[in-house]
Amino acid sequence: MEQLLKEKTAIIVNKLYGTNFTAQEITVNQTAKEFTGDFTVVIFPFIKIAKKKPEEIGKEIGDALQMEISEIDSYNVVKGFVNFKLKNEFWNNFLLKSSADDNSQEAAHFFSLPSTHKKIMVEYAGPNTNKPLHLGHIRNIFIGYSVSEILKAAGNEVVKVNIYNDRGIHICKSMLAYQKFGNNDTPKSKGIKGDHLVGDYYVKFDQELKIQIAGLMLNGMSEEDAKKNAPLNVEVKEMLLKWEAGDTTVRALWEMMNGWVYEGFEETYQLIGCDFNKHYKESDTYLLGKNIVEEGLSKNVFYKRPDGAVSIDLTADGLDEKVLMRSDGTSVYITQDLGTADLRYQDFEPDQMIYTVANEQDYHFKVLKLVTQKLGKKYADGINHLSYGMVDLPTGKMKSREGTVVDADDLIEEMIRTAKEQTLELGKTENFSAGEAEKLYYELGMGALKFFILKVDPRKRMIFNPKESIDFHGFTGPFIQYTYARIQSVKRKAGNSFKNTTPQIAVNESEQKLLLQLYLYPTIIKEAAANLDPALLANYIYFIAKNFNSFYAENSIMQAETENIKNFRLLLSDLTARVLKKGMKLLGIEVPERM
RNA sequence: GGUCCGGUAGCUCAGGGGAUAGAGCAACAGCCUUCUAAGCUGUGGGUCAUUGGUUCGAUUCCAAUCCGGAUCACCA
Repeated sequence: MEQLLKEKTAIIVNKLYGTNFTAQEITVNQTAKEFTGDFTVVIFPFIKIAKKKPEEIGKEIGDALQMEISEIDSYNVVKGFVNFKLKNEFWNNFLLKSSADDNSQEAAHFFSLPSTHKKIMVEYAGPNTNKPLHLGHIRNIFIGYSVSEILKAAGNEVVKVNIYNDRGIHICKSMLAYQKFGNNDTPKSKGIKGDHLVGDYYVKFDQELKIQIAGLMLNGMSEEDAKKNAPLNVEVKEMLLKWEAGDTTVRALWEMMNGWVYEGFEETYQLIGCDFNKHYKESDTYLLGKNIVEEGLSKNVFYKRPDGAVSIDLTADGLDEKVLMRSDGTSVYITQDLGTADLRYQDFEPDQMIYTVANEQDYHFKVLKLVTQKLGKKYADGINHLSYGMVDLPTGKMKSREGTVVDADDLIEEMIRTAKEQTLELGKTENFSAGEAEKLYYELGMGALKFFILKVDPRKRMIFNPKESIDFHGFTGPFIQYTYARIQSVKRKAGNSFKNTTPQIAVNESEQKLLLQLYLYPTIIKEAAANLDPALLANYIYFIAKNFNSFYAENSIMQAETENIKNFRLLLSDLTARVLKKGMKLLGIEVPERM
């Protein structure tokens, strides 16, 4: 309807005033709440050309549009705004159509958009295999998963992939510390998750190293020399060389410890409720980039420095020179990503590759895209960095060495525990079975956490206060879950047998507001997909729930004045519930039938 | 220093050329013999960092300045 208003307005204005507006240049808003109407056409831009008063122009356009669009009931002009009210018939029809079965064509069209025939790959998570997941990964995973689901709902085929940073000096650190201090402990023998066990040794390495460095400095060595000569640093470099040479003992240790980590990660993924079509590992792909280095050299896009390192000059593009292969012939980070991108394109041939990676790597992805473009790669233009802001604590940035990292498993456990406490306090689960209750606490805890993080624009950095950030009231996941459960309760009381046909009835203000909001669902999905922004959807869902609760407080559904109105309200409530459920699902949040 | 991102209520965040700038939390005042009060209604709270510019109209766009962050490795 907004599009229709734009198109018709452009035609009318052009005919009336001899202008040349396109539909895109016409502004159509939702009517502000203090005025009567559903949609508003802004006519300020025409004043100058038409050389008439806004009121006159408004009347001319209003009359003409009313002739053109049969759904328009009435309009009013306030200053430079023409507010259009649509006919009850239009809203009734909308409600009926979208209330059809999920399988029906109309409902399917409403809840998921037509296919774009595009395949989009989304990379997210991307953890290192030397420590457990933390709050930063949580934001990454929530965003990556939700963006994937939104893209699907917007008609795209989506491939979710993960990348494991599973090799390198940092991985060797936890391995070496384990070898030295591990006493053959296993996750089983210690009774902790594998990723946590490995993470403990990563910390242990750093602690022991500090002691060694301090000792050497006490003996008069400079800090720089002490770092270089500390036995642990020397040994860890040796270990990396052994790993690269395929040393069987080192590889076996690596396999074992990474295996523990993967098991631990899987457990966390399940808890979070995310999934992947494929996991890539850097140990499999870090050598692939070398072919690309060759290719770049032969195309004269790269050049060899006197010392043998391969480099590309990006100064003309406002960046710097970038080394792509070390003088000793080994790859750097960017080289691996070049190789991985190539491999992924061979695997899936996606039209777009979206990388969910924090904004501290903006520069890296600029380089990646530029280099692939200069190489003339087919997939180059489809490379898209979904650059999200870092999560800060009230005390500032999270730092693993200072122990200020919020662990993902701990945080989730804490969330569920809090959800349980609050629910018990309200006595909401008195007639729940134990299993049902546990499921509810989980859904509420995760819902609160996910919603808290996803309601913020991904691009912005956000502050997370573990003690205060999580609430179950107001603009939160549980508020929406509660609204959904309320509706389900009413539907149960109505016997779930309300009729899917309803006579034309006049809608009151709160019903009207809700209908208009619901009507916008497909538009919001489209926008969220285009902007890769779950926050748009989260905000939208919140307003739906808020509007419903106002409606619910002002009107009785079961005791409505007539059967027709009761039926209408049940349909309206049901559609609200379905929008809430589908929308929340796209954020990765489940909604309970009772709470 | 170069480049990029941000600065909106006490706090956490929406709004990104249009009407009197919005939510939640916190504070205060009301609403449960009636469909779930994790709810609803209301009150107070703002120099939209600053200064210029573009425009019929700027919190929104542009420039400069100030403040905060990121980045500019033969680290990942």
